[in-house]
Amino acid sequence: MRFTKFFIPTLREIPTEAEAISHKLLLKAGYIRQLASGLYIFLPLSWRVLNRINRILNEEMVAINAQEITMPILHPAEIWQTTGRWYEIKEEMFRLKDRGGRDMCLGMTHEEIMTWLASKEIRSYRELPQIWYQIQTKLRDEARPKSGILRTREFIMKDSYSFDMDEEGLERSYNLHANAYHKIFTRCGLKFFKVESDPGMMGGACAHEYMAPSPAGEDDIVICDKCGYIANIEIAKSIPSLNQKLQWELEEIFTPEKRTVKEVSEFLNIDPSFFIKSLLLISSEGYVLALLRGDQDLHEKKLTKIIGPFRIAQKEEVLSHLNVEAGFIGPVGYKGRIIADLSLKEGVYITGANKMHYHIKGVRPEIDFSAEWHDLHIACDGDHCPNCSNTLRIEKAIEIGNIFKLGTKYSIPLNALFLDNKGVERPMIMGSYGIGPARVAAAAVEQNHDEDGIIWAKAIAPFDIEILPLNMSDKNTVELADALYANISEIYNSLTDRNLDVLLDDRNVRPGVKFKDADLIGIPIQIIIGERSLKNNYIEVKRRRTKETFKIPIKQAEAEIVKIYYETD
RNA sequence: CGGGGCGUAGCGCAGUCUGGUAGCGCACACGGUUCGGGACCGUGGAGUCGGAGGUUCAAAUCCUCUCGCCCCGACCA
Repeated sequence: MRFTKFFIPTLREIPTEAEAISHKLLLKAGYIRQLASGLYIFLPLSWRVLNRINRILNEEMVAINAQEITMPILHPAEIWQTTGRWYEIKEEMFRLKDRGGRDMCLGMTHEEIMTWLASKEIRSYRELPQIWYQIQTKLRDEARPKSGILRTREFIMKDSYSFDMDEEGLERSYNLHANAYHKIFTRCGLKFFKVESDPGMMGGACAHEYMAPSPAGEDDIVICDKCGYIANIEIAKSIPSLNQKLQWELEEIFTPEKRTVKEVSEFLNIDPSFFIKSLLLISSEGYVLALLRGDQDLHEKKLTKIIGPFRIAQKEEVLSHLNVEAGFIGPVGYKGRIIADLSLKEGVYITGANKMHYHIKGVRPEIDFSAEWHDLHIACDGDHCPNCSNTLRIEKAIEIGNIFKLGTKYSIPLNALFLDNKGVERPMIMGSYGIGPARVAAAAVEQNHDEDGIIWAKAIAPFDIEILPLNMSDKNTVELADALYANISEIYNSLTDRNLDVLLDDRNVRPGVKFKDADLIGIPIQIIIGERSLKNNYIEVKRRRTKETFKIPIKQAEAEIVKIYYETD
């Protein structure tokens, strides 16, 4: 491809709205443009990247016997009503009516539609298992689109769905996907973790996410470097570091106007970890007192799983229910349901005395009060691993893929049934598996860039090699550039089953502009043809990532270039 | 949805407080000199100052409403 025939609108200055590195670089290097909040145009360069990613997706899906199909984006409401998601999902679903007044929606995902198809077409266990996938646009009216193409309202997703006759089959399909995903992300040159995740509204028992560590990520993952425990903070377990056991006697202490853990802790000069934080909550079944160690925070999702939806009581509600202000409440003497974090089970603590301006010191859990014990806290840096008790660390990450065991969540309501080998009608056991190619691309940029621009992995770069003829008015330069361009483009790239894609920067611009743009765009190999080196019968080959340059005699140019290309990481 | 910020030429910004003929840099077009890390000189084109209403002799500037975009949080199948 010749640069002058290809639309690459690089910018000298970055629009202010860009914050994330991938957003800035993709804008600056001429890969994307924003149409509106959460809506992006993929320009020729980024479309090439996405196509390369999609090609990898296709190859690895086919390798596990998945079959590509394509589904409508516009869906009738009825199917979503059947599974209930029409009602469960709120503003995040784009809804509309057709001219006949029928309710429709734009697909946020395709469990319903895929299951509908299976229910219509599959009758017998002999037709199972099936894995169907598509690379298809999804639409979600995100509350807050952000970070360029990391979180958008319209995005392409590779989504696959497995249909099996039993749990064993699901296990197989799930593992096939896990293996395929491992290969896909590795081929795309990403650093990533497979983490345990919250199945959430997808239902089902088991789910994992593929997480690419990056400061731009929206998720926090908890990592144990020793035993390999990795989980999304949404579900991560952790053991907080233990306090030394103090020999306090039970006593009331005067703490005038000291309400928060921080205030009391500073007032008494005692570390917050020796406090019990008491939160009065209101669930559908009434008041609940939740207890956490003073240095920890409540994990609302964990608690929701135990007591259902709840909210934190307002100041006035605390006062009327307990006759004491929120800052002085505690479990001792509390009559009602108490749920406490496991880390409080041992030790001696200070907590509210249920009496204005007093706290109580020397409280021993299980002796001075009883509670239901659960994991309620948010794991934090420095906590210990639930498996091996090594120290945990927390890292930000981009969710680039996920795999879910769905079970019968969709097959039962949508009647996706089959007859087994005994003639018994049973629901199909399903799984669903997603990858966001644009997120893969963005994560790749987040993880691979320097101060000059993007550094693409070879497998997903928009081009393999860029030729930079520095002086387009020099006949020798142009002739050599044209010859190399023609010949290298014909060379077969056995790694990815295609010819090498070469970009020839044939613009009549100053060398500095070509160098800057080449580094910005991030093609793995640059071939620099300058008059200076031409006089001495060599050209230069430069690796984008390391900036190493090689002087190559013109006579052996093609062979050497290809060799360097293959030897580049 | 709560909090914060910003909308002035394609991009980056000044001008707004204190109302008085809309500016700068880059980019773009033309001419010339340049040509190994975003050149220089000259000339030129380009703006409903996000939109609507109001105050005023006069509004980018003051007031009211509204739309859009970004960031933090909530949410995220």
